[in-house]
Parts: sequence; structure tokens; C-alpha cells
Amino acid sequence: MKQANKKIFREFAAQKGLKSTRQRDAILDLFLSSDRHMSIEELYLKLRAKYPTIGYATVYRTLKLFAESGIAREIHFGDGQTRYEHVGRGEHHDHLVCTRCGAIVEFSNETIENLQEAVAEEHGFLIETHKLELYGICARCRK
Amino acid sequence: MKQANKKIFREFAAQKGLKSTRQRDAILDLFLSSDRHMSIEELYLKLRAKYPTIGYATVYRTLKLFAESGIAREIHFGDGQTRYEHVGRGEHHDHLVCTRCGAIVEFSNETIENLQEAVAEEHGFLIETHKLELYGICARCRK
DNA sequence: CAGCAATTGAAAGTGATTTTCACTATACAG
DNA sequence: CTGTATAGTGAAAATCACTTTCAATTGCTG
Repeated sequence: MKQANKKIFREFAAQKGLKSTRQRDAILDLFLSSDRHMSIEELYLKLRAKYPTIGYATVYRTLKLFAESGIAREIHFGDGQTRYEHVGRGEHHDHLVCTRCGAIVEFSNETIENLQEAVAEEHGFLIETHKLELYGICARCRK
Repeated sequence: MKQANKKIFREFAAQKGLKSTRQRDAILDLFLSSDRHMSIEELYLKLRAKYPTIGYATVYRTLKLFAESGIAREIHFGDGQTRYEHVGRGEHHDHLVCTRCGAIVEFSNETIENLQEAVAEEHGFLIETHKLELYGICARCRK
């Protein structure tokens, strides 16, 4: 997926007349090779190690571009920070979030998705997206 | 539920040594008699009609107390504003949110809940809470 | 290489929420 | 009732997570 997403973003950039800059490339590489759920702050701190002058604004702007290009998606876990996660084409999943250690596990369940459709239909809604998060204590923290 | 929740909050307040003030009572009454999903701003504006000197800080502080006491719950629909909804004991429901007009419809579906439990178990999680939001276009906006 | 538009980073600006602080109001003791 | 301790209030300042502005760079195209 890494290479595919790199290509998707390059094409998106070309089409929008975006320039390729050192900062942008560095952020793209870091994002694609990172954990699947990074906050701006985490990205910024890691970037600064290699790139001491980089600014928050650049990281924010660049991640917005990633989201716009379709390779990233914003997620909110209610802690006031926006995180970004990777997106593979067409792929969708939901999250289990550990309230102790913050661990995030992805899952997807087709039956649930179908039931969601059914519920929406009952109420006359046409679903565009959804968000399903289960909060609890992960296996490790339960021990 | 109104009376029950009033009582729950009174007991909570007594136990924590909180005083009963005019402002607090007014906010409690307004909250309990309001729509089920109010933002701080909506509450504040309505309160100011009867209570011109009330401050945002008081409304924020009071709603936090409601949440702590268990009669209210914070909800976030991704528009940057925190809303509070009523909580009946043990009761749970999820939301359909219209991305056009902002309408919010509640629903609950036991089969989905059970599947969530199953998913959590598969991953060793002990669920505490969950959040399920379906975003789309409501019946009225589709016409 | 020149020229221009896109990009960057520092700093100022936002909008929602929280904290501070001087003042006020409540509740319990006497 | 009346102090008195203590909690609560509101205005204003502070904070937090972003976003915008702007002057100085930097890529790209001709």
C-alpha cells in the first residue's frame, strides 16, 4: 500500500499543480511508514528530529492535502486531537480504543455494516459515512 | 425521566457538597426540558434571556457536573462543538446525523450491540462504552 | 537563468473551552 | 437570625488545537 499511496498522492499533486518539496516528501515518507494512527504532534516531533526548522503549519497543511488526496483520513477519539490514519482504496474499518493505554485496534464486520444500512433505510437516510468506536480495556491492560 | 434525573443530580450534589444556586437550578431545568442534543452555546443563549448576567463559564462548568453526575453525556459530531444529551439510567442509543441540515435521529439496535460485544471479545477487549454514528442525508433533505 | 506561482515558517489570529481571581451567595453553627 | 467558612459566579485572561497571514524562499517552466 505504501507505494500505491505514494503514487496516488503524486498524481493528485500533479493534477493540482502542487510542487514537490523536501518538507512534503519527508512528511509523506514518515506518514506512510508510521503507525496507522498519528496525531499532528507526533508527526511534528518526529519530523523535527531530521528537520529542525519545520513548522506546525506545514505539517497541518500537508496532512490536509493527504486527506484530500484520499490517502489519509481524519479520526477523532474525543481527546481533542485530530489523528490521521492511512486509507487503502475502498477499504473501511472501525476501531477498538483502549481507555487505559490508548492502544487502537482496527476491525471490520460486514454484518454490522449491513445492519447499519438497514437502520438508515428505516429512517429514510442515505448513508455517506459512519463511525463506530468501541471503548474499553484491551487484553493487555486486563491482565 | 425529568424528575428522576433531577433527583439524581440533587443527590450527586449533596454528596459532593455542592451548593444549590439559582444559576445551577435554571441550567438544570432548561437542560432537562430541552431538546435532547444541546450545545453550550444554545443553552447559554436561552439562559441569557432569563438571566442576562450569566456567563459562559458557569454553563460550561455546570454541564460538566451534569455529565459527572450521570444525567448528561458529551457528544461530538465533528463540528468542533460539544453537545450534551440526556441520559436515562442504563439507556443507550446511537445517532443518525444529517450532513445537510444537521438533524439528529436516535436509534438503537440490539443486534448491532451484540455483534459489537462479539467483536470486542474476539480481540480480548472489555467494552465500557461505544459510539456509533451514521452520517448521511435525511429523508427530508433527499426530497 | 529569469520570472512567477506555490510553499514555507514565524507569528498573529480563531474559536471553543478552561482557568484565574475578586466578589458574592449559600449553608451550617451558634 | 447572624457570622463565617466555603462554594459559586462572571469578567477577563489564558490555553489548546488549529488556521491564516505575510514576507521571504523555493520549485518549475519557459
